[in-house]
Amino acid sequence: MKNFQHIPQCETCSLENNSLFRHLSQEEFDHLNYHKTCYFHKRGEIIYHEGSRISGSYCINRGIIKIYKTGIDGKEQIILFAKPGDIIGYRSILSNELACTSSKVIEDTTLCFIPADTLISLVKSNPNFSMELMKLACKELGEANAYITDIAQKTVRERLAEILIHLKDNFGLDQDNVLQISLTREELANIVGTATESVIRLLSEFKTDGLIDLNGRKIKIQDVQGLTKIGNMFR
Amino acid sequence: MKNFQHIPQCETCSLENNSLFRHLSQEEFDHLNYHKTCYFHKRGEIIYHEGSRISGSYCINRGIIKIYKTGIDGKEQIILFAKPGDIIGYRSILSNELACTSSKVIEDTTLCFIPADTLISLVKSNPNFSMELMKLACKELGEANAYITDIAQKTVRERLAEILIHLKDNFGLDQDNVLQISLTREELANIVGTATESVIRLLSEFKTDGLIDLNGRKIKIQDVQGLTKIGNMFR
DNA sequence: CGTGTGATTGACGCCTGTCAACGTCTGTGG
DNA sequence: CCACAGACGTTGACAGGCGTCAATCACACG
Repeated sequence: MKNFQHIPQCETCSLENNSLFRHLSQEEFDHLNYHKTCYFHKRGEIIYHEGSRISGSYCINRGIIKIYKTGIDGKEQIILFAKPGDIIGYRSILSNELACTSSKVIEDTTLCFIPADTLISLVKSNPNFSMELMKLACKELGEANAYITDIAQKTVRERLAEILIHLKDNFGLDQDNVLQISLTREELANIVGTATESVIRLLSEFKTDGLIDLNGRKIKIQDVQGLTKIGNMFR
Repeated sequence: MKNFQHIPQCETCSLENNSLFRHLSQEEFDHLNYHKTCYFHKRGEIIYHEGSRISGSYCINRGIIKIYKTGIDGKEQIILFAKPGDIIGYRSILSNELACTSSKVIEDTTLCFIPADTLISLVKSNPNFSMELMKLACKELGEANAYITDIAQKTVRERLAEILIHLKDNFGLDQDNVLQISLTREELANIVGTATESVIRLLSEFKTDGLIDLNGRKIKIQDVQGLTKIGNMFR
């Protein structure tokens, strides 16, 4: 699983990917580089399981990972996606709890494992880093609260439109306005919190209405305004 | 609004209510006592509004406060309840954002306003406190993620049963097994994320099934097992 | 006693989940 | 190179959970 062809250096990676670590001192970078371990994972591989005790957190260098919880009947609920520069698993480390989510690779990924001790010593010794990490947790908390409200009050149709816009904002479009993240219909359903069939029907409605175009998993965003409106995303 | 009859001392309050501040040094307590301001609020009063910039956070000494977001058509979504010992508004202070929720008094409340500077200086100077605060944010984040999954996957019936159990766990029962928190039907609906009428119908179903008993806003929990089962709360 | 807020009940219908069948594509093994 | 299995996508039928609207009741308060 290790990949020795390309071991990213934290200094450059944190700058390129604008990660939390970008303000560390050279000494701290050295420490981090020394203690981290790099891995390569292909789509479908699991990084950690809900309910397991994890011994460190992970910093994504390349690729996309989905973070999800398993609900009734094993149905996944996708909580968020992690992309280069993001740190995952820090929640369980800081609060010293078992992992409350699982994480699985969506797009082939290079990531670095950071042992719990290393992360915690950074938190304790570097107030700025500690503050940044706290901000991150607070930001995620704010987003989670917003999503609770959405999912509790909006229809599936509204949520799907909203998710499409969010995906566009987070992962961007290619030159043909196609979403730069490729998800199965089931994964889309597991973000929105609905059945796969509902996603399929609504997507083809959106297509009929000229809001998007579909070609397999490629979703072309044609009318951002329209989707934003359907998603009730003003205010 | 100020109440000079009873100004709680942080030392004793934090111990009694088991708050985050319980591990401060005497010097820090002095600082906190000096800079805080105490207020008394009656049911229905608003502490802060979503979208406003708040200049500090609040520590609850007595009473109950609901934290909620306003969604479509002004419908409330209750995110959590704060009770004595809890700190609210810290998220906006730490991440330096506008308040992403509003908070309103459910039961007459005494609380202390802690200026942003005071809180932040504690965070920067006391790694233990900082760590505790981070744990708190992480804990709330874990709970929010769990609730996203619930609300996306469970039926209204299941969620209502679950909420009743949660309310029992958080606020306890009196000698007659009646919930120690008094909420309107609408507030219950705004936790569960449903219509008031649905809550009413389901509550009376639960009553018919002998799971609870109703007397106005008093909800008597008669069958914890049964509710837990309906709420799918094992695993 | 009028007014307002909250609680309750009934009618109605649509959104959405479930089930089932079938089509499509990809990779694998014979 | 073909057959097959398995994963994924699509479509239709159907029912029921739950939201919405409206009317009425209960109760507190000025």
